This record gives sequence, structure tokens and C-alpha cells, in this order.
Amino acid sequence: MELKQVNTEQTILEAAERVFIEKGYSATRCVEIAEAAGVNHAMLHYYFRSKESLFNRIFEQKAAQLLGFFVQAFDRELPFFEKLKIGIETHFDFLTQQPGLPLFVLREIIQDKERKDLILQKALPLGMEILKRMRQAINEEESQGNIRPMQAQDLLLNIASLNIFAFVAAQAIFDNQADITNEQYKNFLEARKKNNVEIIINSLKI
Amino acid sequence: MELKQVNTEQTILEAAERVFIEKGYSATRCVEIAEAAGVNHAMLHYYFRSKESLFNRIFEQKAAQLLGFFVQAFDRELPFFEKLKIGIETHFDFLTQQPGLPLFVLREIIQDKERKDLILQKALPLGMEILKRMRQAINEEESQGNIRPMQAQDLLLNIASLNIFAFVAAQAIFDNQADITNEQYKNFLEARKKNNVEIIINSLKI
Amino acid sequence: MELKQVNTEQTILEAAERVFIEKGYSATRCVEIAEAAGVNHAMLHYYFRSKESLFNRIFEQKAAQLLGFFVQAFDRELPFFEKLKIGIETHFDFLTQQPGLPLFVLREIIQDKERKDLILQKALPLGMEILKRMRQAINEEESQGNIRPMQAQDLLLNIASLNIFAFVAAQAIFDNQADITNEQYKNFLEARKKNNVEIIINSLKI
Amino acid sequence: MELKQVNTEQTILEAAERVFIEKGYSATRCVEIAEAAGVNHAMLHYYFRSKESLFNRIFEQKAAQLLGFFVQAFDRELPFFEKLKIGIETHFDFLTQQPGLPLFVLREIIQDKERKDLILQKALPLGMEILKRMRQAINEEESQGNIRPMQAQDLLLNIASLNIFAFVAAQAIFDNQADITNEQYKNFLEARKKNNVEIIINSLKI
DNA sequence: TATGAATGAGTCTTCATTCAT
DNA sequence: TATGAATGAAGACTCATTCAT
Repeated sequence: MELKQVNTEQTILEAAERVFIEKGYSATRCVEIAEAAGVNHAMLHYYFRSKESLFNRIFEQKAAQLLGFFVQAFDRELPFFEKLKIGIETHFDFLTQQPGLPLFVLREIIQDKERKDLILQKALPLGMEILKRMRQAINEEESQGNIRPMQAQDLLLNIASLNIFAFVAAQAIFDNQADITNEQYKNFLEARKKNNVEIIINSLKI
Repeated sequence: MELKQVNTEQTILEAAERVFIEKGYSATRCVEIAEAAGVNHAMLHYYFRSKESLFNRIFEQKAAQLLGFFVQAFDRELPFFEKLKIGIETHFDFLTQQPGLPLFVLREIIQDKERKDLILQKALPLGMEILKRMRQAINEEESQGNIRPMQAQDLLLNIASLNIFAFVAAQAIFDNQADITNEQYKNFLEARKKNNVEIIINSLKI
Repeated sequence: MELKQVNTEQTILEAAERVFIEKGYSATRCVEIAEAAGVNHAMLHYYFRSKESLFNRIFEQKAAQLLGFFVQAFDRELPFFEKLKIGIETHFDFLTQQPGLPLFVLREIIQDKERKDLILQKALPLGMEILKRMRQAINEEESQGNIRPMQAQDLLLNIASLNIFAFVAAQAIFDNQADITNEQYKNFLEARKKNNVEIIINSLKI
Repeated sequence: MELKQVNTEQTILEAAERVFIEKGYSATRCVEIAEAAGVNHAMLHYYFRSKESLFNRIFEQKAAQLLGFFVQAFDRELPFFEKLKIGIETHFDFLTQQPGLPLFVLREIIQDKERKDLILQKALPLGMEILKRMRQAINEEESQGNIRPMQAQDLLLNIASLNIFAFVAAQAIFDNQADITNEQYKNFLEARKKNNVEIIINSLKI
């Protein structure tokens, strides 16, 4: 009648995700993941062959999430400024759930050329798609004189910069275990979210 | 009659800086630094006792630079918007010289609690000073109805977000050896610099 | 209603024989045998307790075969030279069926003192028996002036040397999968067989 | 005033040679070699990078020795039968110095396809050269009616078989540490040497 | 100062073996 | 019997650090 791990593979995956995101690839030891998952370290290799392949599995998934969410956030049928506001907020809320994600991906992309190429290859089409839609929306509004001219690419980067950096800053300022129970942390993020929406809107409003 | 390194200590320091910034603490091997410096690896320990202490030496310096420059950039006697523009640009240009710096510092801060506390301890007074001056300037302009109300902290973070993220993005997109000879890279940064100034100005203009 | 292995134990034994002979004890992994046998690797231990005991089972059998056949080959009622010729050829043909056998046994005997002692203990009586009979036959012929004097032990070793080495050489020269379909391989062995008979006969003929 | 290893690299090489020859590649542990050499096991990797490359270094050298000696042994200006006798004896004496050599090389050649190809590639030209010279000598004698017809290849294999197998048998029968102080071992080899010369001579004499 | 050699504590990985089902 | 999961003891290899010269 033991409460055995229903799914060791999943347990490892989740532990690995936490540890890798916190420490990055090379600072993470396999035993650490095993301990975090409460399993024998040989299990990592039983299920995932090697540290690297376990990492890649997580990394690719996370990188995909990070980008995929961007599309999702801005893909609604709403008035332009409304869509923008909701999009920024949704993206921000997503990051709130996984505050370490952006830095994790960036760190490894920058550190490892192959990893970067791999990700870029997958990310480019998606990024192009996002840009295409944004450009369309911008053009429409712009032609109606509703907004100032702006490159879709710039808009995208502005949003990403402000949203992502909010969490990088939060991680750098607050304790690692920054959870929502921390009032200061919560307030900080709330303020940034509001600020980011305003800045972006202002940058477009005439 | 040899043309030996005039200053081995300095040579090591410079090599270590390059390698640590590129790969981060744990992915860097001492031998790698030694090779980059063209010296025997035992020299690292002769001069700096340990990998960690060599790293700290560089890390603290770089972290200080990163923040110190912020003060410097915004500490001029100029009309407000002028000062803002020049400040953002100066900061941006500084990062152009050392594009890997911000991510390097952030990466290690987030990875190591002690490092973070160490840095925060040193950075806080400086940060407070910057904020104080910004707040003063903002209040002045605001009371004269020249700008919208804004928290100094928010302004600071906005600038940092946009400027820093420009380089993170550039590193993620372009090749590691992104040098100024690369036209695309150069244009990308130029565009971001201009964009960042505009966004910030717009966020304050009434 | 499955068509399961009628006899798993036997299947494992056969697979183990193949793999052990090809790779030797320490280069062989249990999983490899299991795969070759098409069974779960836990079955090896279920049936044979350990890698070592499975190996020993095979090894002893093979070592016995190797020697046993020698007796059999020379134990017929025929004129001396006839008996010799047929014996050499029969022995040679036996090795053709199991070309890897001699090296396999020798390899492990030399590698492991205990194994060697074990084998020697079993082989000695058999070897003595063979020698006794040979000596008898030689003496008889010698006393009749039909052959030159020769130690039985030497005759035995000469035959073994020439026959066994033919296959060692073949393995070293031809591809591992040296099968009888390979013409060159076939011819090579055929030539050696003929050569060996002649040499031995010549060494005894007056 | 310590008696430090004059040459650690050499010490390791010698120890590795002994252990590898005795146990073969896969049954040999690096620590074992290190212990046999009386050095820290990290030294193996310091000097030779990996177990495999250390092995290859030894293996290639030994394989070359094994073949090279064959040429040397039969390359003298002497009457045919004299040359043959001296050649066989010289070869035999060489093996006496390194009794484990032939089996060591054969074992690994047979076990590893790549190793085999590597060796064959190097060995073939040498082998061809040996055969050419033998064939020449044989033809000359044969045309003068001094010897029976025989393929050079067969003669070569006969000698190799008898000489090499003497040591394989000795290793299988006597203790591993078979040294020349062991009278029985010594006598056994002496007898085999004499026997081998006779057999070969008889196989050619008319 | 400078160098090559040496050390020992890890770190990843493999593998025979056992266990629960 | 049969299977997939789990374990622990190695094993190869790395690397920061120290030492003798």
C-alpha cells in the first residue's frame, strides 16, 4: 500500500525543469536533479539516456512555450488597443507563472551556438508569423490615422523587453523563491504590468 | 631578450573577463582562461588563489561598472528631455562596447544567492542615489506641467529594460562574434537605440 | 494463443553462447545477450542467477566439447596413417562448425586463473587418456619401423596447433561473419586442411 | 632526495602493456594500470587522454613488433635450410620474451572490427613483402630439386601456427607468471622449439 | 615568476542485479 | 514465468588545486 511515484519519468522531468531553470545546464549536477525528484540518479539515464538529452527535452519545450505563448496572447478578435492591452497582460501573467523561463532560455541560447541554431530554426517561422499579423494590424490602424507609424518588429521587441525584464529584475532583486505570497514581489509585478501597458499604448497613441 | 607579457596578472584578468562573460562561471574551465591568456594555468592560482576569487574580482568590477555607468550617463547639466536623450544614448553606447555584460551579471546574480546579496549590498546605495536624483528631476518637471507623473523607479526600469534587452536580443539573434563590422547587427542596434529614446520620451511627454 | 519461445532457457543459452564466444566474458553485456535471445534481460538472472554462472555453464560445456572431440576424432579402428588422416580432418571439420571456439576458450583460460584451474582439473584426465592411446599407437608403429619416433604429446600439440591456428588466422584475415558462403574463406580452409594432414604425415613418415 | 619516477609516462606505458596483455582491453580497469604503475589514475588521462588511446598506442606497437620480427628472423644470407632453422628459432626466442603477445593481438583483432582493419592495413604490405621473399627462396630451391613444392603462404602459416601455439598452450597449461625460472616451463618450450624446426624441415625435405 | 607533473574530489555514465507486479 | 522499474557499485574521465623545480 505504498504511495509509489505514479510516474517517475514525469517526476524527473519536473525536477529537472526546476533545477535546470534555476542553475542552468552546466551548473546543474545529475544527482541534484535525482535528489530533487526523490529518485535514484541512475533513473535519469534509464529514462533519458544522458544529462544532455534530458536537458534538450526540457529546453526545446520551454523555448517553444515561450514563443508560442506570444502568438496566443495577441491572437484575438478585439479592437486594436484592447487587443494590445490584453495581449501584454496575458503575456505578463504567463511569465508570472514561470518567472525564470526567459532568462533560462536566453542564457543557454547565448552560451551554446548549436542550441541557438536549433532554436532559431524552429522559432523563425513562428516569429515571422507573429510579425506578419502585427504588421497587418498596425498598417490597418495606421492607415486610419489611429496610431503613429511603427515597425512591427519594434513593437514586438518593446513588449518583450519590458515584460521579460520585469521578471529578470524581480529575480535579481527579490529572493529566488519569489512566490506570490510575497507582498512586495506581488506589488512590484503588478506595478510593472500596469506600467508596461501604458508605455506601449503611449508609444502608439497620437 | 624575450617579449614576455609585461603584466601576466593583467593578461589573465582580461582573458578571464572574456571567457567568464561568454560562458558563465561554471561552464568556464580554468585551463580555458589560461589558454586564452597564453599563460600556464598554474598562474591563475598563483595570482588569484582560486577560480572563485578570480571570478569574484571580475564580477564585482563588472557589476559596479554596469551600475556606475548609469549614474554617469544621467548626471549632466542639461534640459530634462535633453538629459534623458543623451543619458539613454550614452548608456546604450556603453553596452555596445560590452554587449554581454548585463546578461553575465544577471545570470550569476540569479544563480548564486550569496553573489546576489553581495552585489545588492553594494548596489543599493548607488541605486538609491540614482533614484533620488531622478525623482528630483521628475518632480521638478512634473510640477511645471512639463511631463506626466511617473515613478523614478519605473523610469529607470523602463530605460534599463529597453536598452539591455536590445543586446540580449541581438546576442540571441546574431552570431556570437557579433562585432561592429557586421552591418546587420549594427543597423539593428542603431534602430533600437533610436526607438528606445523615442519610447521613453513619449512615455513622459504630455 | 501466443507462439512464445518453447524454451526460454534454451534460447538464452544459445544466444549467450554466440555473444560470449564473439566478445568474451567482460566485453559482453547481459542486455546484449537478452536482446540476441529476444527476451527480457531479467530472465537471464531468473534462469541462471548471474552473468558469471551463465558464462561458466557455457564455458565448461564448450571446453569439454573442444577436448572431447579430440578423443572422438582419433578413436577409430583403422590403419595408423588412415586413422591419423581421418582424425585430423574430422577435428578440422568440427572446428569449421565452431570457428570461434578455440580462441574463446583459450582467451578466458588465460585471463582467469580460477577458470584455468577448473578447466585443467576436468581436462587433465581426458588429456591423459588421449595421450595414452596415442602413445600406444605410436609405440606399436614405431616398433614395427613404420614411423619415426615421436612423443605423443608433441604429435597432439602439432595437430592442435595447425588445426586451431587455421581458424584463428581465418578470423583475423576474413570478416567476422566468415560463413561458408564466402568462397575465399572456404578455399583457404580447404587448403589448410589438406596442408595440415600432409605436414603431420610427413613428420612421421620415414 | 626522493627516488621519483624518472619517467611517469614510460612507467604507465609499461604497466599498461603488462595489464592489457594479460587481461585484454575490456577486462582491464584504468585504476588497475595506475596501481600497477604506482601512479595516480588521473595520470593515465593526463598523458594518454583516454583508456582507448592508451590501448591503441600499445596495441599498434605490439602488432607491428609481432610482424616486424617475422621479417627480421628470416632475412639473412644463409643456406636455405640453415636460414629456415635459424629463422624459426629466432622467432621462437622472440616469443619467449613476450609470450602473451600473439594471443593479445589476436584476441583484440577478432573482437574489434575497426582494430582489425587498422592492423590489416598496416600489416598487409609487410606480409606481402615477407611472402615475396619466401616465395623466391622456395622457387630457387625447388627448381634445383632440393625441396618439395610448397606455397610460401603455407610455409609461413605453418611456422606461425607451431611457434605461436606453443606459447598459447604454455600459457594455458602453466601458471600465468610463467617465467624462465620455472624448469618445467623452460623444458616444455625447449622441446617445442626443437620439434617445430624438425617438423618444418621435414615438411620440405624430399 | 613560471612550468609541468601530480592529486583527489567530484561528475557522468554503465551495468549486473533485484524487486514489485 | 515474464516485465519494466529500481538500485548500488563501479568505471572512465574532468578539473580545480597544489607541489617540486
